[in-house]
Amino acid sequence: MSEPTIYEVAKEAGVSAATVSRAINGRDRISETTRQKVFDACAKLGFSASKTASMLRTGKTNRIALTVGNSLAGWFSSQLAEGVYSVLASQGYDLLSYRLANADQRRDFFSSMPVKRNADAVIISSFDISETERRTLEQLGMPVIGVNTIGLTEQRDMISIGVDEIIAMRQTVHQLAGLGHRNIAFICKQQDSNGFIWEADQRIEGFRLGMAAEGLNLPDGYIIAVQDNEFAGAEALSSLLALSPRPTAVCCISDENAIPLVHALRSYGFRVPEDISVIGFDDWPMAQALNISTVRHDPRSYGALAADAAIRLSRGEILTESCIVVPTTLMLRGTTGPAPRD
Amino acid sequence: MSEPTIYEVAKEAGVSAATVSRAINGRDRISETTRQKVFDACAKLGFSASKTASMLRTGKTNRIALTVGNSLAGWFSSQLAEGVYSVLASQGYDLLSYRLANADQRRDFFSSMPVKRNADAVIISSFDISETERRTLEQLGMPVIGVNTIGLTEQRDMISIGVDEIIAMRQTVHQLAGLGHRNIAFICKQQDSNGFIWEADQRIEGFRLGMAAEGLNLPDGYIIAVQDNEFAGAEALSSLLALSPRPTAVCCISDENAIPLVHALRSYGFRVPEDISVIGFDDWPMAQALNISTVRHDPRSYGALAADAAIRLSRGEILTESCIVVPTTLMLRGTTGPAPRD
DNA sequence: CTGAAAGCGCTTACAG
DNA sequence: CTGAAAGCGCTTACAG
Repeated sequence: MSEPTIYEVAKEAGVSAATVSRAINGRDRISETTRQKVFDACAKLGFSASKTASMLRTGKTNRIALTVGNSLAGWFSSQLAEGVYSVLASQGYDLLSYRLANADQRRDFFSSMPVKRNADAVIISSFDISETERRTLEQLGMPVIGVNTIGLTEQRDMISIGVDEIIAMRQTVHQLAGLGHRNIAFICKQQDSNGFIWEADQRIEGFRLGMAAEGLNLPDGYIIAVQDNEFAGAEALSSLLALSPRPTAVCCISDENAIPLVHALRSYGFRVPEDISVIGFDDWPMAQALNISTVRHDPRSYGALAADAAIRLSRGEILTESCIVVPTTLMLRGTTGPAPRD
Repeated sequence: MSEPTIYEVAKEAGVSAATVSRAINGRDRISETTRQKVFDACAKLGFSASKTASMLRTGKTNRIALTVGNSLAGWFSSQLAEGVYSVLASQGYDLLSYRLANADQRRDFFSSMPVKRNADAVIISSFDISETERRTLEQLGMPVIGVNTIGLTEQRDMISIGVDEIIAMRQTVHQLAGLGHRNIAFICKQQDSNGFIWEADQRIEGFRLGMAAEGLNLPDGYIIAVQDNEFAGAEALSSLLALSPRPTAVCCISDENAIPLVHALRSYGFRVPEDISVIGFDDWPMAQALNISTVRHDPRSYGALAADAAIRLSRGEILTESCIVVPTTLMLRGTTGPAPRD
């Protein structure tokens, strides 16, 4: 069964292929009767235009590429993809996904450029690209939108959308300080950077700055990197217990770290938050279900904003805002409380 | 900056465009000297062939579409996408994602067929398609691979990959029965089917069959559907407490339900597993971190298998196995134990 | 082994 | 408002 072409539709409707094209794309003016004839013919033959052919002609692909760092899976990337998708779908665009997990894949990507003539814009999530890489894309006429790259790309001529990680962490520290905590530790995931700069680095930096701003001391060992496995909670707990002075609050780089830590603490008889406060970051549905304090942000909304920007840029629009900062919300739930009196 | 075309490379190398094409694609035989000249010219001009143009000519898109039900986000879909991606990337294919969240979107998809001439095969995840829909795709010459559709598609002429939900749930019930449990409740998420048939329905069916096979009674109200919000745990708990006889074990349709339930139970002073056993399904990383008993399966691996099948089918290969059943593993951890003596 | 030419299915100046 | 024609950048029978 070969697909009907625009010529068959034209024949069916008794018009030329050019007219069919115009009727379908609907930019040119066309008489209502002709339009109706064409639509009927399309419906009858089950015609839909080959994107490939129109792409070859127009140079527009109606596809947007989403490029993530470590994995397509995971809460952030998949929420983001969902947000991107919802906008693309409503505009007739397709979503193309790429993962650049390490330096090799990244190099391949920028040398073979699978997005070249294959997407109209590229959304880059959670890692920084170099000035050279950005320029490579630019020379292909490929607009680039960064998500969660704020602070990484300040000096670059590039649209960025996301939260300000530094401000968010500073606010978190401020809040804990306000509850009387003076010894606050930080837990993050060990992560091989693979030549990437991640938003995670921004969160750590924000924590440091927050501590400094509150005039709080940050002893050696107070920033703890745990492995990313099923023992992460236990590992964090034992690192914490080894600290002197013992922290009364723990800031986690994400809920992924906070949830197992709270579990480990409670399993070992610590009361949370009475003995120790714990706060996460992200606001996973599970954080809500388990009543974990956290910092809420919404990658789905960045995705939507990024997709919108991508489409506009690819159409040649000029965006006035080059940096959209989305606010975070502190969600104080059942794992944070006043510092214990000693 | 317009990209160099094959003609410019041909000129540079002093050969014809046809020869350049042959040198690059490397199927036809070509003299070593010519090949070298072409490669040099390509390197010099930074040429890479336009996929779009070659697609228009050959009809192959080198793209595979992944179509999910409710959301691109979420553990299952995103793990699946990751698995699909890893295989596609290694073979030079691109991943195109679609979400069909409700009957409308689904109808649109099958009528406008965005994948037509836009992908070489389509992988359908976790919901059943009708015979008509399958045939629509077939008539486009579009191979279809179902993931997690086993049992839904037995009678259909369609490749399916996934776990056997019914067997998995039966085994779970069998295991709980072996621990002495006779009153076993089931918790699932309320879900509007939107005209879809989901794998979730298979799990419920498997639970029923398992109870019957063990000769266990399933009183009214023992299958509980909770809303999908932050009160899911509390809601499940109160429904459970209203039951008579009181269940000694609870099978959850997924870890998403099991984790909040365990939390709610413990918050209210119940001992898990001493007073009541809870088992989930999926084996989320969080289930492992929180020591929740569950049934492990691995959507990433289905994704890889599905992508492999998709590529082969799109190349015209005939696959001998039409149904690949992946085994599940019962992970008995800290939330299941012997039934309490009364 | 290599080239000239046709054609994949559209869109869009250019006429009318 | 509509049509005839050229062309987007490749690949592939068909000759040689």
